[in-house]
Amino acid sequence: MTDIKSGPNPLFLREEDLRQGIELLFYAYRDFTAEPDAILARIGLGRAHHRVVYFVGRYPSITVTELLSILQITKQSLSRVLSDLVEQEYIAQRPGTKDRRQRLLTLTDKGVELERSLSDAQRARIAQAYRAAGAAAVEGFRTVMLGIIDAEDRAKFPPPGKR
Amino acid sequence: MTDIKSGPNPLFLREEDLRQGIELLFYAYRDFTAEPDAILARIGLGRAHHRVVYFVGRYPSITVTELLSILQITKQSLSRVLSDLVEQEYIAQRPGTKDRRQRLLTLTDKGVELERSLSDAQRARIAQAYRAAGAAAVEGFRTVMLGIIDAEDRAKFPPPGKR
DNA sequence: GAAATAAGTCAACATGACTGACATAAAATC
DNA sequence: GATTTTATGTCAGTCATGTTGACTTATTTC
Repeated sequence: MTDIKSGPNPLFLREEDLRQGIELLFYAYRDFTAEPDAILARIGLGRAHHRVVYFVGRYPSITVTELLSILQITKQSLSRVLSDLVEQEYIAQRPGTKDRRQRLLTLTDKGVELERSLSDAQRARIAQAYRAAGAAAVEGFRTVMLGIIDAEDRAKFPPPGKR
Repeated sequence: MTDIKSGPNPLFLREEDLRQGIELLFYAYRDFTAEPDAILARIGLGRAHHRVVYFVGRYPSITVTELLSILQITKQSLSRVLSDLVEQEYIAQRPGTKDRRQRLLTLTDKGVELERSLSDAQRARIAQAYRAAGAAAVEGFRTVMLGIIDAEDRAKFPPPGKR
């Protein structure tokens, strides 16, 4: 609250600026999920299935415990969607070699195809937004989003130089 | 695929950059909603109530139809949460003066207080992220988020000069 | 050998979304 | 003035996704 500059100065944050931030997140997330949701509905699956397929694709051989810590839902909630996906052969399970209690999860070919079709709409949306905004804006976006995310998970997003 | 530069160049969008964008949205929204959800749970309300209280606070005297078009849910879904909020006197309804079919929605004092307590956590999170990121990053964030949001709703976010 | 961990299961429940059908009052149009 | 459209509300049923609590099994760690 000491140095007030002209233009949008985040050191002088008005009520209105913060409201706008809240709304940007609401509308962006709403529109970001609408397309995959529509595809999922056609094949009798839901957003929860998408999330599981997404993160299993992202981290092949992920364990159930790791997946739970990402999704932050209960084991019982995950169980339902995961067993759907295993039954319908989108996801394969195999025991861990070091720890045989673990069930390592991977996408089947069918799962890879599903993940792709679901995330394609999202990738296209991001790509278009990034292209329209330019490199500098993308870096700003990344920085602010990281600030919104709890510190524990920021390490999942290595800085540009390290990518 | 033609010009490869160093650093994050959104004209050369790698699979990995797009994935990161998807994940930034997932984690940010997850953490952004966690705190108000916890508060709501204590008073027996849910996220849907928060959204209604938020947008009635944002647009005093909003009509039901307008609210539906923002939330993009069905009338029946809104009806339940809205009647909870009216019964518990967080929201007041009064007929429109020009069109007496309309029920104009406003927050009661109790509703204003609820809205504030719910959104305070979110405002604090945004404020902290904005401060840490700096003015330029905030503008980049705004630009990318607008690109993600469907064009129809972008007019809700006037450019900095007009704010 | 005992304790902790990874995973799964059963049961019951809450929330928030949906569809479809129908009702009422008021406004707009023919 | 009669008809149609619009704004809102409601009843009934369903589904997806989350929750808690209690318990089991297999395996690893101490």
